[in-house]
Amino acid sequence: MKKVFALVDCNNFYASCERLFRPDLNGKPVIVLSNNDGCVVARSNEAKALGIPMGEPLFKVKGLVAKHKVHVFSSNYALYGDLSHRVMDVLRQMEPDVEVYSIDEAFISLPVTKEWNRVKYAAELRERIRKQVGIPVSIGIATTKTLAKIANRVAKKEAQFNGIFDLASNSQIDQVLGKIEVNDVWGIGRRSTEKLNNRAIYTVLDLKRADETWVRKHLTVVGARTVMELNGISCISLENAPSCPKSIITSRSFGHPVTDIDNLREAVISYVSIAGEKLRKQGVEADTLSIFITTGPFDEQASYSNNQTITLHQPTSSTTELITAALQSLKSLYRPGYRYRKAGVMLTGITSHGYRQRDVFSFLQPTVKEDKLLMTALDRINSKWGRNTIQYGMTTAEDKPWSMQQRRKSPAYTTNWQELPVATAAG
DNA sequence: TCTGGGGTCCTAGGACCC
DNA sequence: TCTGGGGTCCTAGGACCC
Repeated sequence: MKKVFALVDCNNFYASCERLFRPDLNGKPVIVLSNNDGCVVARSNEAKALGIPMGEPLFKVKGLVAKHKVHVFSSNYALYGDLSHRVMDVLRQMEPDVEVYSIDEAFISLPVTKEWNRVKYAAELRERIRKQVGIPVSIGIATTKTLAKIANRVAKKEAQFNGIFDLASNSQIDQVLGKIEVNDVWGIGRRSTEKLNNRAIYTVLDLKRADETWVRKHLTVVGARTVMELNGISCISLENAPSCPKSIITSRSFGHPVTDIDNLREAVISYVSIAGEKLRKQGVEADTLSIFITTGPFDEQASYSNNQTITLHQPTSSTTELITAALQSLKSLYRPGYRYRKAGVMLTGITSHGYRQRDVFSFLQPTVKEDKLLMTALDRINSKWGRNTIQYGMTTAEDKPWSMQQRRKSPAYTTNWQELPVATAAG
């Protein structure tokens, strides 16, 4: 049977998550901040209406926040991740083919039936998610993923459609596309918009009708594919099988600048530990590790950034091995006299466990086996009692300069027994 | 005082080989 | 006096996404 795509996208996801446990905030402006309480990464509709831009540094909207009593939250990824899983589970209960595209979006494929049935079905999906999880979603339906993205945008913006918009059998499709700016197309960013505008291509409809050779030349095959998708030719298929990641990155800006190598070392150890945990969680190993340290882009002081890539002897998922390599690297990267603001680690050369042929002697080394047991125990304890219950070589000092600033964090309502919401009887 | 983090894909250009 | 061409692999950087 022929299928169409539907894109299910949670509305203002992080803000909606925060509100779920604070019904008193319904109808009020809410924003959620990036790590270190730096930038605005999510806004409720009321906050959008106040003109708070996406990605704006908090200090630039302090005035608006104070004036309109905007409720501000630090990001709480444990909460958002858990609610995301719940949304995806509801989708999987109803549909076999679900591609989780990001924390707040999923593509699904629906059989082609009469349009009325599709919209009715989508409405039921939406209602189930609202009832079972409590998060509002919008659903866009179309014959390609790129068009489904556009349909979703219409569903979200135009209240009369009740969160669902179907472009799949819409005879007015060109009229819809003619009203949307080309920079709103999935895959068309700032640079491409500039090029397109210079060629008098302003709307999605203009792009749909653009000359293919020109697009191929100036926007590469990626752009050419987008144009085909706008013309209803599906080039991007549904990826519903989880695949091996190509890279795993853990990096953080520091809460305060760091100048000494001891604090840098602790930060790197902590990031490598997280990266190692991610490897083991997905059952994969990495054979290459890169680390970087850098001063900030907004700092007046002298800037310095450097990175180093190390090829490991064996693919590994052992935090012990990764830390050994990373610390060696850090020693050669570090230069005294700078105010460091960020560090990170990247793991590449990732293969699923046991895929790569191992060094014949590795099995004879007692450390490999012992390390495996150690990692298993470590992960089990940290998953039960919270991520930093057992850590590598860390001082127990309070307020380390590199640790994240999160002054307005909501409780981990759904993932931590200590922070469960309490229901009290009225009166 | 205060500016996030984690990914993917594509291309150009250099190194290297025959 | 003469100084090719083609293929592959790797990496850095650009662009984009959420």
